[in-house]
Amino acid sequence: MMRTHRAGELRRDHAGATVAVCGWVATRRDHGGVVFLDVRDAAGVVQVVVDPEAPGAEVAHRVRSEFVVRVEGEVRPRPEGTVNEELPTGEVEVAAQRLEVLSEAEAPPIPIGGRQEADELLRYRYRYLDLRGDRLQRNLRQRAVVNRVLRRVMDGHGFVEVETPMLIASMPEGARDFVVPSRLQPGSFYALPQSPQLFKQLLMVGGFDRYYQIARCLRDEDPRSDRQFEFMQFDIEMSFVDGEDVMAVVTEAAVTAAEEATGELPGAVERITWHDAMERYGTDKPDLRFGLELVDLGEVFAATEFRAFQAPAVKGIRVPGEGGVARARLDALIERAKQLGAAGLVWMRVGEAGALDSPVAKFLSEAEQLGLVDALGAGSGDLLLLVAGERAIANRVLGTLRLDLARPPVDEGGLRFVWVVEFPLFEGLDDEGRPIPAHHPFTMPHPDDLELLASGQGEELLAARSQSYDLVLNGWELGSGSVRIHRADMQQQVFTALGITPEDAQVRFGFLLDAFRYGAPPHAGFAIGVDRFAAVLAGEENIREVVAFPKTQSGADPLTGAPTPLDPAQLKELGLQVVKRPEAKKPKS
RNA sequence: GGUCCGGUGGUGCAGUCUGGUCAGCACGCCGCCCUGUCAAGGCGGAGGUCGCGGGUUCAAGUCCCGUCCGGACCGCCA
Repeated sequence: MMRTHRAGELRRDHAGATVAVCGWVATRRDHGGVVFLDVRDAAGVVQVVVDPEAPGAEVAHRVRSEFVVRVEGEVRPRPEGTVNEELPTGEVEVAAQRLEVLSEAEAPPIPIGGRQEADELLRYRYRYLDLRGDRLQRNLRQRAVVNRVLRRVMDGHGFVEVETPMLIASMPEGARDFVVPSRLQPGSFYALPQSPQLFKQLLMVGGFDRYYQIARCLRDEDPRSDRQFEFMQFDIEMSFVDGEDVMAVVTEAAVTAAEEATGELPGAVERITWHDAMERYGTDKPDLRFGLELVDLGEVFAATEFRAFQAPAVKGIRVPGEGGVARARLDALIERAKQLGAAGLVWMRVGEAGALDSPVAKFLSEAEQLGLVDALGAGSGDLLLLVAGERAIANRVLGTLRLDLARPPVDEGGLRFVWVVEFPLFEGLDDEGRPIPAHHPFTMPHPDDLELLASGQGEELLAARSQSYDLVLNGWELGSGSVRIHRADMQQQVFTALGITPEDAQVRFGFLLDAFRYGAPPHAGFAIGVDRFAAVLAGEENIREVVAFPKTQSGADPLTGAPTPLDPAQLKELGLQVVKRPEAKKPKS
């Protein structure tokens, strides 16, 4: 037998057992006589002792870091005073009776599992070494727990896992497609799916009333710390339900996965309307782990003589205990606010008895000063930050400052889920005054806004809400979903509002509209970005830390060298001709 | 497409502003010593086109221009 146990799972209970373990040499401590080897495998690390007279002694002196070894020996409790509290296996050690080198290793180009952080380029180029370290071992295993729990919960609710194609037609709208040339039909291309969105709706028409899939999605947009070209979506769709049903099952799946993956019970899952999220947190993905809520000061300054506050909105936040902050810091905050689009930023330091220390205090009446302190709940030693201007700008600026000033690190402050509901149907107007859909154009309008949608024009339409919902965790947008339109008349109404003619619609979404003509059930769905979810649960700020083989910000894979030029013969077969080719990159060796 | 930060032995960094013993530290690696360490310890050693190209200068890791790569962000991500 190659091995009887995993190295990292040996405990006091194993004492006395003769075992065989295999793994990598994490460290070697050679005392000249006795040699200690820390042997690492998938379960962790255990100390192997090779006594001078033991059969493997010669081998032990020769072994080097990252050699793959097999050790046979007796598990024994460590002698008095040599227990290692830091290690789960620290109460025992394996006394080697046989030591074999299964594979030699060159000195690794990056440190493995150490405290020294290597350059990210090198970590990706030698990902197979980086993967041996604690961090990625833990993160990827935890991610697997998330996948497993999501599947288990969905299976328990009678959902059917259905796979959808990777080679599909390019859809207009949305992100840039990755495309794949067709060999059989030169000049034509497949697109890789940005999401299974339209297929899952077809599955509803096809009578699968509860679908889910953990699906790979691809979007050709610049990668970021929370975004790769390819990513996984936990995707669901349900028939004969409303949004509440969807939110309920997604909540159960997400909370259960979070709890089992981290061993930590998430806080209560809250709910907030998009409008309230913007007003209270200045963002549609509020981080509820901390306060500093935005306060509307419009009433306080309704009749103010201070010109800067004669604005559509005056809002403020109270930063507790920061009243002593340095002037330079305040100047930096003002600069930041201006970069974010504010006309300016008013700061106030609250002194004893509520006295306000601020460049603008002298322009404010006593009633305004009192009202301000009262509205913000300010006390001695606090710092107050106020922004006046357009409501959306004031909210955005203060929402950003709120994060700058008080957002906890990603791995602190617990897990705070929040549903953000009733997103606007449209996110703005394009150059020709047509509304731009905030979600995809099949999102069901809010029932109370149907009239508005039918009669509204231009700007008025921006107030129309949709039956959509986002799930947010600690300020990260995990995913979004909506109730879909399933009736032709309403779909036509939305298309009209969007300026899409029936002919356009037929060209762009014809197959879905066709399907809907044959009896479409009311349906609704959701999708969670698994990478982001796993990153937050792992306490990582970068999703590359939960992706086994990630790409860099320029879309390269330093391990395989992708992307690469194509062989001329391949191009010919595909009927492709490269018109302008950038300088050929150096091969990665 | 843009802004910002970074690129110095295998790795992580200092040195760049103020050009001239500035090629230095730690880890790793190699050798020797060492029987209870756990980031073992001691002694010794090898190892660097300072990302690349051009320019300024008597002299460039250091200043200027360009370029490549990595990262953060903006644009983009229905």
